[in-house]
Amino acid sequence: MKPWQEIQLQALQTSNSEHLLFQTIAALGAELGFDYCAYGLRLALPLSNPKIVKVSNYPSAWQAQYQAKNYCAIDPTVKHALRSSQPILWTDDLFASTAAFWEEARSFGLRYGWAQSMRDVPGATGMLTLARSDEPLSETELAAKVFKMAWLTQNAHIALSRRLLPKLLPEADAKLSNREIAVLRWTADGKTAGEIAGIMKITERTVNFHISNAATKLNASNKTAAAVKAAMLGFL
Amino acid sequence: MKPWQEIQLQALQTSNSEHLLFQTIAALGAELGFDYCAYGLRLALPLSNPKIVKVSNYPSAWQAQYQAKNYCAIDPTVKHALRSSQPILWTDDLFASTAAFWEEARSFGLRYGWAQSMRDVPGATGMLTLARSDEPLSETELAAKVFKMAWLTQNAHIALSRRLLPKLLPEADAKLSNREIAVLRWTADGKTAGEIAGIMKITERTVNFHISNAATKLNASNKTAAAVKAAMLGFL
DNA sequence: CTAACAACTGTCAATATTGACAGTTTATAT
DNA sequence: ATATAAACTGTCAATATTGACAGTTGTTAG
Repeated sequence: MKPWQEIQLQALQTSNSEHLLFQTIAALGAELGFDYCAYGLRLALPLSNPKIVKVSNYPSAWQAQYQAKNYCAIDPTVKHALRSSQPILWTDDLFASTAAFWEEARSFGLRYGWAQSMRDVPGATGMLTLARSDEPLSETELAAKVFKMAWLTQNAHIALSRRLLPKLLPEADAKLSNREIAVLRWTADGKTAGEIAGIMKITERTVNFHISNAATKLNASNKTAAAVKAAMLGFL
Repeated sequence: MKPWQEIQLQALQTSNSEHLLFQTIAALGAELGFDYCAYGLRLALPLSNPKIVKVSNYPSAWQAQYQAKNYCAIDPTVKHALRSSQPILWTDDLFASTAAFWEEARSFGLRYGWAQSMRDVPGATGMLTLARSDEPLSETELAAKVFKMAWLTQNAHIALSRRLLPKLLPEADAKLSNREIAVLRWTADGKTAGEIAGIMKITERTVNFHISNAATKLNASNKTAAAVKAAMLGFL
């Protein structure tokens, strides 16, 4: 199985075009016997309206439909992916409460599928789906392929999220100073500016100064939003 | 390779003793040619003093030493694991700035090793380490084993973190009401109580009421801490 | 039917925050 | 040497928060 050893490190690590990257991942998926491959990335921020990007080689009519009807909101695989990193199989059971959606997907040839999610920076969840029209996914086949599928999920996510994240959320590469980080850490744990002043042996004014600078860098409108963003992006 | 197919779903999914679970994982590690296996879980909360648990079959003298000298704080594999889910090999390069630590580890037989981390609930990072004394880890060996190692990392983390998390952070299974969640979401995005009142068409008083109830459930001393905790634990 | 709970509202005082004003000091890199 | 950035401090007024008082209303499960 040459491609698995070769394609691996080459394209995934170096390429910086999402499209090329996705091609590589889809090719590895195809190698595993899946015609279709999809990757979705959901950034938890902003919490009241999380951002989502999708890349797939699904039939474009289905992609459009999925987008138009906002199927993301009801797709049970997405729901599962957001709670658990455990892989999930497309079964009638899974789609029990969303029969119409399931029917429609099948009508586009998306019949047998598998998905797994993964997170890196807290708040970024990626889901890899592998699917095909023809043949059911047997237990035996799965047992033989789980390892490569796990590996592919990991690497697809690591590679794709790295490119997609800064585009979706520019604050993700803000540069916070040490003091800003320290002050935000205490803030996130619920300390008031006055308490932090005591802990860090500086004035309350300085604490507020750092908080305010950090909030500006993070494009946050106050303390709370700054603390949440910093925490979710892994700065603390 | 019978064990890989058999042990898999059985013990990992059902067992609820951490120790038994870890035995299983270590056995799978051994099967892959590694005498030593270690799993560490770090909960980001509280941010100013993150909680860490370790389980391993390392020589107990080394475990004690590692704990006593708080090597967690300087261990380069830990540092790497917290930033990236990419696997990492123990190389001289990696330990360049922590030579004494590296020497000491080697003196306990921990010579050749590999580690990978993974996150699930935002803010929980698990790291699986596989190591041995005897034989260097060649590129060829790695290439052949990456898939199973990726799978093992995932499953070790999913299984172990599920048991360890509620113990470390009881708030992780707090039950927030729908309104509490909605209000916290807006709060986390930086809205003031007054603004949220406008958005949700309730009084400012009610907004503060929900926030305060949520803060109590989350054992948070104010709005900010409540928003951060709720966000990090995936409630929003 | 009724207990329990989520959701909702009111007021008031003490504390905390934010934003806008205007600086000094110290370390680091060119 | 000197620019740059981080770290630090001061004051004041407008807003926001928290905490403690004391309730009503609607839904749901036993």
